[in-house]
Amino acid sequence: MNLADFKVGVDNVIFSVDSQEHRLLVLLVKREENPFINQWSLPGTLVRKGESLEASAQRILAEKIRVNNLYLEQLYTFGGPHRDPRESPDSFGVRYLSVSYFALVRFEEAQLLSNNNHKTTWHIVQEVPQLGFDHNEILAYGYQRLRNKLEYSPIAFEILPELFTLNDLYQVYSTILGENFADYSNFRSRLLKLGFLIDTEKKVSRGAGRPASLYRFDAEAFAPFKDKPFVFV
Amino acid sequence: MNLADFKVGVDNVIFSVDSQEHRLLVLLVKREENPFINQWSLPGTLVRKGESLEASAQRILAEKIRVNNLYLEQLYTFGGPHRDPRESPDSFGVRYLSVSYFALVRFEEAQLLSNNNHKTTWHIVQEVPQLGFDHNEILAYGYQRLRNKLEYSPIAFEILPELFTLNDLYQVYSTILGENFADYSNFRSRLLKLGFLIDTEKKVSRGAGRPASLYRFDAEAFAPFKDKPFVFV
DNA sequence: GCAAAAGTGTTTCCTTTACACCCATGG
DNA sequence: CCATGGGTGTAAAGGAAACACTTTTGC
Repeated sequence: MNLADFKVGVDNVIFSVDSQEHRLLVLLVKREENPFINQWSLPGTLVRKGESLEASAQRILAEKIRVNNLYLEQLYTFGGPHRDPRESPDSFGVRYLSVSYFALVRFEEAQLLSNNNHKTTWHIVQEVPQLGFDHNEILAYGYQRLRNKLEYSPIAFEILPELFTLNDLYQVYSTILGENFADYSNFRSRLLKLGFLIDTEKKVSRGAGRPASLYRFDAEAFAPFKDKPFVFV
Repeated sequence: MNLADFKVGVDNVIFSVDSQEHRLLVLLVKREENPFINQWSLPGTLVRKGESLEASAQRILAEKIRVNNLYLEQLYTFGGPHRDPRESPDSFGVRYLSVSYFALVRFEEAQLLSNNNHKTTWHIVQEVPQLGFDHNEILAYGYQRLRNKLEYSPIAFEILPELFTLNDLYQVYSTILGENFADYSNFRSRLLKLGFLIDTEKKVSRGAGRPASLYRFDAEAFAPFKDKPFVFV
């Protein structure tokens, strides 16, 4: 039989938004073994016996950070021969295939675990260095997916607290999509008109200025918009 | 080491549009071996040594049909344990993982090969039977992707001839997306305004009625719209 | 009172949608 | 000449973009 034998790896592109600093972050680990020792790379692992792909992605995520809420979805599968230097040169030995996952986690609650010597840290997406393997490519793909998802899926609410102000929401959007999209005032009216944000009437004051209303995302009211194109811009 | 060992399969969701009959078709094969013998399934194969995933997808496609033009892209990777009955019950033997690809081919030129006893035939997408493995799920996913792609990518031109009428184009769109989208007149003006369809001034007459202009897709003029959201609706 | 942040409203412009209508050809 | 399909134009409605203005708080 001339079928290829594979080990399957899972690589996670884990994003988070630091609203205070207005920065989009991605989690990287410094490799402690070959190949690419001492280079930054996406947190990844090889799939174990009896473990599903997604369970594997969850496991590596749980090893690096402790989170209460996250959004996780499969990205892409990279699997040509020669993509991993551990393969034998003629690729007639074991092949390494990578299924990448894309995650979005709450920054405030994401505690970095086992962070001895800063081997696992957040990096500003626009300033990531050269990564091991083909991870720069995977990251670029994930970044693109993140921006698309944000526009037509309610993933922002996955990383916002239960109650949030409209400015909190705006910060998430403008941090990820960049400054060149709708201004705050138009963003407000569009979202409120859609009707899936519930004003709880509770007010919160943050320093000077008028106190803001706290809103809640109503998943049921959002249902009609599922799969519909471009809810926000 | 408790890492899982994988064989990697590739399953193709191959779509085609029969404009005459106004039907969207998907290519299915009748399985001639176990598991799921005599059931319909997506054409698939296992990846060979030294073969990339995409090359594997191309190979199975070339075995079933001969085409001159096609669009091919990766869909999704299904890889939980227990998805393939060939796996040992406790999944501690070899695992089977499926990377699915999605293709769109020209109907007129797609000659079905090795079609002894109609083991490989086109099926109307809305009427596919129960398939082997998790292939109904993969097909549903591919169908969704096809509709999305059509709205913001120029994949329709991949399966149209070099020169086509605006009605030919409209037929592709309405066949795939269903009847409930823009009428022909508005479809015309929107696309022409975008400026990447070149009127060759050549006319073609098909029975009664005014002869139609033949148009050409200008890839360079389309470039600015790449990745931009919703060019058509 | 004044700066700062939240929230509302208005004006302009552009796109979408639903049609009506004209044009060129075969039979 | 009329049915058939190709092609153009337009009026009404709706949404996006820019920005001015009001409200409510801290200091």
